[in-house]
Amino acid sequence: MRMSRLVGARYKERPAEATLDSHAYLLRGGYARQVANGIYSLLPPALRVARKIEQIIREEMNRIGGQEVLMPVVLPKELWEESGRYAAVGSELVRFNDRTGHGMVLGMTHEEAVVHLCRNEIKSHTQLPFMVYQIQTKFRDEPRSRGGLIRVREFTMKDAYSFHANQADLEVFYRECYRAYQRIFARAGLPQVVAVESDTGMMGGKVAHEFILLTDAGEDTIVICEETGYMANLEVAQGHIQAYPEPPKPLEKVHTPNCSSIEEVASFLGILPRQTAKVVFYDQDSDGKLVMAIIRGDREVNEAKLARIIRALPQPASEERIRSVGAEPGFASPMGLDLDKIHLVVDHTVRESNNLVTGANERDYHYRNFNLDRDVPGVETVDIVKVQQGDFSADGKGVLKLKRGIEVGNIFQLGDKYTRAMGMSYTDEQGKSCIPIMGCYGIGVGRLLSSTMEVYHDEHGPIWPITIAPWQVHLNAIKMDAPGVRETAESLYDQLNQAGVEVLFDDRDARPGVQFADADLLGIPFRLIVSERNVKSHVVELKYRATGQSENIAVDTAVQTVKKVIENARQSIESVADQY
RNA sequence: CGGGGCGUAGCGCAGUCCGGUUUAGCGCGCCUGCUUUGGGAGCAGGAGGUCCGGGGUUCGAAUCCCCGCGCCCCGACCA
Repeated sequence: MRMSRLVGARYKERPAEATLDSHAYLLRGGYARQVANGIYSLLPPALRVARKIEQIIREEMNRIGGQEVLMPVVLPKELWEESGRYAAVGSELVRFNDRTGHGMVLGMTHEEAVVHLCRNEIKSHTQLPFMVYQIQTKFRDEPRSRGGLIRVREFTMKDAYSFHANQADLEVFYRECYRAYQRIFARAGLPQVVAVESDTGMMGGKVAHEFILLTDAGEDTIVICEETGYMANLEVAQGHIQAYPEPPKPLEKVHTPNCSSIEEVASFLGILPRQTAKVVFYDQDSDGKLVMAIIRGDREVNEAKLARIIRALPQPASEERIRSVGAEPGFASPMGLDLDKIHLVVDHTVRESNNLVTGANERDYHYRNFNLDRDVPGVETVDIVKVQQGDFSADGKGVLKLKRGIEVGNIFQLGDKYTRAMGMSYTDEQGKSCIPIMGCYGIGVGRLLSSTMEVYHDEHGPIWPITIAPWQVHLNAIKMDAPGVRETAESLYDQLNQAGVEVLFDDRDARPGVQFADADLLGIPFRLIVSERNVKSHVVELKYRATGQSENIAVDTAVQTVKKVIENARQSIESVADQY
């Protein structure tokens, strides 16, 4: 490719809307242009990176037996009604009518489509297991996109779906896919991507992992224990919360005027927040009951954990709703309430504490010395606590740290949610009709591209790993009209192309500074610089984007040298992947 | 959906409070010419604007008022 012909301007100045470095370079380097909120066009450099990422994904999916298919972006609403998600999913699912008034949706994920595809093709246990995948455009009408390609409404995703006769078989394949993912990220130059335990959300199923690239630019919070190797998304992370047991004391009602928050009560009574029990109301559980969540006063409720227990999205309850069960907002506790009317969810930290201060369900009054097992006997406690930096790991052997990360992939064990709802079945060895179980496995291509930029850049631009770089070599001709420069550069360009090296040739008559700055923005790992002084001494300069180091190599053997350097770089990345 | 910020040339911005010397300006970029050529050159000339849109106030609106729209950030949400 000749740079004089390359579509896409590069800017010297950082675009105002970019807060992330990767977003700024995406625009400055001529990689992508925004069309609307969360909707982008890709220019050649970005598309080339995306294609390389896709190819790595393809190779690794094929290696574990995946078969590539292509399903439609536009799907009839009936499919989503079959699974129940037409009603369950909110406005992220784009719904519209075709010209005949028939309801359609834009596919945001393809469980329905893949079951539709496979239920007519798979009839026998002999055909199981199998996995199909596609690399395709998804549209999710996100309430809030951000950070360039990190979080967008339209994006390219690899989504894979596996079908199995039983859970054990799914688990075997799940491990294989897990390994394939580790290989994919390593081959893309990001071996630091880690798998963490994650929430299954509304996907259903029990086991799920997210593949996370740790970076402050990320929007997920990851809990890590270096001592034990534990890693989990904050949404599901468990910890061991330090308890402070003491002998129970008699219950005592105290006047606490205008103390409706934990901070006010604690400071009024001269105690610590952890010596209180905090009550948080949510409207409502899956049966429509008011939810009363109780946690130690110094702690926050983890609403993702709570959502799984109440099987509904926790929404704050109104004061009227709280009063309707006899509780007093700001002074609430389960004491004296009809527990059949509410869904009581008590965290373990409350059972493990003694003599807590809690509400008296009467304005301006609290109880001292609340002890769960004595005062509200028979309550089962659960884990709804949001872990914090510094908590012990669940096994007590280490300390938890919180870090930010970007979710670049995920894998789920789905179970039979979709196959059962959509009537997919096969005949087993005994001639009995059975429902297959599924796994699903996603990777966001554009997000991976952006994330790579986010972790591999300097103050001049991105630094691409050789395996996904838009081109392998950036060829600069300094002062084209000087004796021998054009001839040498053109000759190298031809030789490199003939040798199968992907080369971007800066054939513009631009000043060196301009050429080098543009080259930095394109982030190609190896640079060849042809100039008058180099030509005179029959050398060409080979410069490394990552380190800035350079060496002069002989023009005559430059192509072989470059091929070797590329191959070495590729090998060193692949060898990391081969450890998985 | 809640909170905050912003919208003036391809990009970065000034002008907006306090309406009229602004014919809407500056830097970068772009075009032409000459010079220059190892880290974003110099000189000269030039092109490029629905000042986000629609109403209104006024002799006069980028500027004031009303109603929209869009973008960014934080939060909620994220199948």
